[in-house]
Amino acid sequence: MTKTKKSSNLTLDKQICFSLYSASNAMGRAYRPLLKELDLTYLQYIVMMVLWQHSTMNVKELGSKIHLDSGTLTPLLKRLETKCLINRLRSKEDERVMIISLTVDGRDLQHQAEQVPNEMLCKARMTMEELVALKQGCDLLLANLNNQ
Amino acid sequence: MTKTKKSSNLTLDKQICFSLYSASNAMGRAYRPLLKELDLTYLQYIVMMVLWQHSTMNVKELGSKIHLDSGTLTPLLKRLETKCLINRLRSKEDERVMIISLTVDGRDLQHQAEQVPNEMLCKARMTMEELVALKQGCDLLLANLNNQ
DNA sequence: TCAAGTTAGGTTGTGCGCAACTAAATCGCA
DNA sequence: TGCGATTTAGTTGCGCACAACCTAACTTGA
Repeated sequence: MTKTKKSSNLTLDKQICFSLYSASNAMGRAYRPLLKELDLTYLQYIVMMVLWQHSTMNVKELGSKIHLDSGTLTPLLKRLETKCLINRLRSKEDERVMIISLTVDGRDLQHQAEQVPNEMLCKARMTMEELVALKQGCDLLLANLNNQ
Repeated sequence: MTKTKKSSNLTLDKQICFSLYSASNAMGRAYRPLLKELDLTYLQYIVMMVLWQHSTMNVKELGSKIHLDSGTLTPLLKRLETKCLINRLRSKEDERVMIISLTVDGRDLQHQAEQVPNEMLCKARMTMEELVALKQGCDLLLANLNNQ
């Protein structure tokens, strides 16, 4: 057995998290020109997607679904309200709860967004197997980091 | 063959990019308490890591290495300078170039950071195979998105 | 040699993410 | 029933990311 010098762990090319971080940034940049057509940011697009599925949600439910808190969501939801894509309304049963629902404009925007996922798939230039493996890796890491 | 209704692509659970985005955010949250000990943000830690490897770099080289531009880096480098971790100095040969180098304090900080990668590995609770696969997927996506 | 073009870094403004905090409504139990 | 604890959203402040823009320094070629 040959003696080998142990090299530092503090090198950029070994950092899994830096790859994740850079890929996430690149993903955001790739979405930007597509979402500019809809006048949405990436996070706004995600929130709209949740509402296209569920129509009505309160801030807490929305936040737990997308792993963000009111500090991020409240200003974002106000911007979506300003664009007339959503309504914000206090619950009658519990005045603490803010109920978010789609406007007609917000619902209509879904049709314009229909092709966005396919356009992103083209940009990614990866096979379905590679993409599924990447998604599973991310979901596992997310679950592990959130449970401690 | 049975006729099946094609469901929308616009559902959150199908979004590979959303998994990537959420995992990247969770990663940042997991680093925060570890890096608080060093009084660094995650991006500041990344920049310091590059400098621990290379000692001296200009803004353009640094930016191409970590895929960020001067709009992000200039304010960040000024904050690192304020903390006395780096020096910023104009090149004599080309006055446009800003040369970044480590101070003694900046160099010393490396010892304090030595355990951070291992602590993150513990938090991730994933096998080396899973982590390597995740890194390769991210690197492939990043390369594909950057080359178009 | 000097004007046009290119390059490096900086500035400004917007929108996240998040911690730390606040206010108000509701809950639970003594 | 009343009051302390909890829950829900909102606010404030900081540090990214990024687009769009700016300035000064350097390069190039007619």
